[in-house]
Amino acid sequence: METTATTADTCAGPEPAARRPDGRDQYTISEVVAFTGLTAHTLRWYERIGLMPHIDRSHTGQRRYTNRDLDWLDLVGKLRLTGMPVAGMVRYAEMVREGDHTYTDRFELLEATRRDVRERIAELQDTLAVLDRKINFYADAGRALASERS
Amino acid sequence: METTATTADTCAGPEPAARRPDGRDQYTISEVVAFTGLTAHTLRWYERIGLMPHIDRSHTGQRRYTNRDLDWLDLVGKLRLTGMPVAGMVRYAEMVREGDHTYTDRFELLEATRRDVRERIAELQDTLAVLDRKINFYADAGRALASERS
DNA sequence: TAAAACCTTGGAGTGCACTCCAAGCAAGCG
DNA sequence: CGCTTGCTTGGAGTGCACTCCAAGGTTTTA
Repeated sequence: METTATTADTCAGPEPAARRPDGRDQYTISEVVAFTGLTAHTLRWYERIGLMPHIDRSHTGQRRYTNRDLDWLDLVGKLRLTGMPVAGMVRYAEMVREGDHTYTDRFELLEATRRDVRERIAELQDTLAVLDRKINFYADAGRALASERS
Repeated sequence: METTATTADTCAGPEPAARRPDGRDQYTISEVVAFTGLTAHTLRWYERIGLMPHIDRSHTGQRRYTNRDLDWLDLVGKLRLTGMPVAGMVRYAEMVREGDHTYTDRFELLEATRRDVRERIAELQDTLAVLDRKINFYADAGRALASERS
């Protein structure tokens, strides 16, 4: 059976399965699934679309991820929840592969992303204010109904 | 030609097209497009899926939106950018239509949404920190390259 | 050594939120 | 009155980000 994302990680299992030290950092795809919460499908898909660096293989062709790959996936995860489209992350990954001459471009992409994130936080705080007002309204209405009944 | 969303609203046009006072608040679909930034397609689609209250019609069957409808669309817009799925908003809309006995359910839905928003803000602030660190790294690298060249 | 669990591939399928289309009425202007 | 622009409908199409499948090879556990 293909390993699917165990999202409902009820109450901290036995161990968070710690990373191994650099040098002996060879993780199977299902270990990476456990680390990242992504599915194996998604990890393979990320590779197909060029979002991952080259991933090592065992002598029989199975993927062996490193700590560096895990770090990259952490960054991808963060960028993903900023709403950055996958295509943008692929562009960044390509620039990383292309080498040092892309430094300024990468810098600019990251700064643009930072601006977006700041903006999104502001929007959400705005929404939070609206929500608070509405929730207070409902709380008042609830109290009014309660006192009416008493 | 069907009116499409004028997203690139270059530098504040002539007037933000103010709302009319209650009583003479009858907006055509294209006016609502101008107010909300949604497309006419999307407004009609919202109606089909039950996300809107009943919308008045002119004697020939064209939609006539009110200030109240505009307020509702504002709320929908806010909820939309919290990442709330449309289905959740439809559920909320249904509860509003069902009347007063859904007050507590609505209250709970709003509170759950508020929790989500708070969480999302926290995640984004986390991401912002990562971004700041990376941006500083690139800035330092840039400076190093510059001084190397000098 | 045999069963069970895990990993491989390309390509097809899914769910969401729109997005567009064609054909035909409706409205405002000279 | 005719012309242009706007609004109507149901249903089909799009783009994104996965998500799953079948068939078969690999690794681990008993």
